[in-house]
Amino acid sequence: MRRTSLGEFEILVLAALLRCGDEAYGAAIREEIKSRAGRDATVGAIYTTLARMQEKGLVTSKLGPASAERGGRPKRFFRLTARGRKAFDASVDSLRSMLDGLDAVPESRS
Amino acid sequence: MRRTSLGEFEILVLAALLRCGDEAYGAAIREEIKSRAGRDATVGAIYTTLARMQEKGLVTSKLGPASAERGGRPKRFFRLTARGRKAFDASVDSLRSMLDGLDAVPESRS
DNA sequence: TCAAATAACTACAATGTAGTATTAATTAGT
DNA sequence: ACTAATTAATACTACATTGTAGTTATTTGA
Repeated sequence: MRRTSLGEFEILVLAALLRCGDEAYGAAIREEIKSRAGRDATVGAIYTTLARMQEKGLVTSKLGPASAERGGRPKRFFRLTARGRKAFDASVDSLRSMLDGLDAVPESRS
Repeated sequence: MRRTSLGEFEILVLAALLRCGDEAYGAAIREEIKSRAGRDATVGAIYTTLARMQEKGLVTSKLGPASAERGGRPKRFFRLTARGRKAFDASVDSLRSMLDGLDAVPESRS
């Protein structure tokens, strides 16, 4: 069966992916999540999520050029597929319409 | 360890709770999620999530008055606790800042 | 060959979901 | 009025998916 909605962390990772553009590899994504969402995810969590989303066809990846600057495995860059972007938009939309207007409510009622 | 962030469905349920106000019981929450987010969750999913959030102290509940209109068990009404509201706000905030501006991007960049 | 950067793998915990069972009330038949 | 049928709703159980940490492996420059 086709899973329809993304988990919260998946949404975060996908958003970070979009934000990072061409520089979307593990560490960059991690930093983006840290600085934007204030959430300190481990790299492991990110790679695992990315791998699963790749299996589902939501993202693709390719290895970057061999040599970076100073040691290290080549980076693997990720991008959303069309399906990934669609799924992302759909999830975000339903979250948005659910959330819409709610932060304007301090402690009314009761 | 204190779990910090809510799952996506938890966020949806909490938002529905806020929207329903005094009428926040199983079926109403379900409908709210359906009509707002367009997502057809089962009641089971909702109760389970609610029960877990209650264990974590994010919501409380109390049974409603015995007689409704036509048969049936008394409704159980749910509300967010202060902690629940805080957790909700925090999760929504980090989602918002992550998502901010992203839907404005149609298919720029390559 | 050592240290650094990064990716891949493994295992486990938490969350998401469906499906079934139970309970409490109302209605209706006798 | 008693009891069975019906209905609205909650509670429970089991399983699938997602979230996370931790460990290991690979690549490369010094």
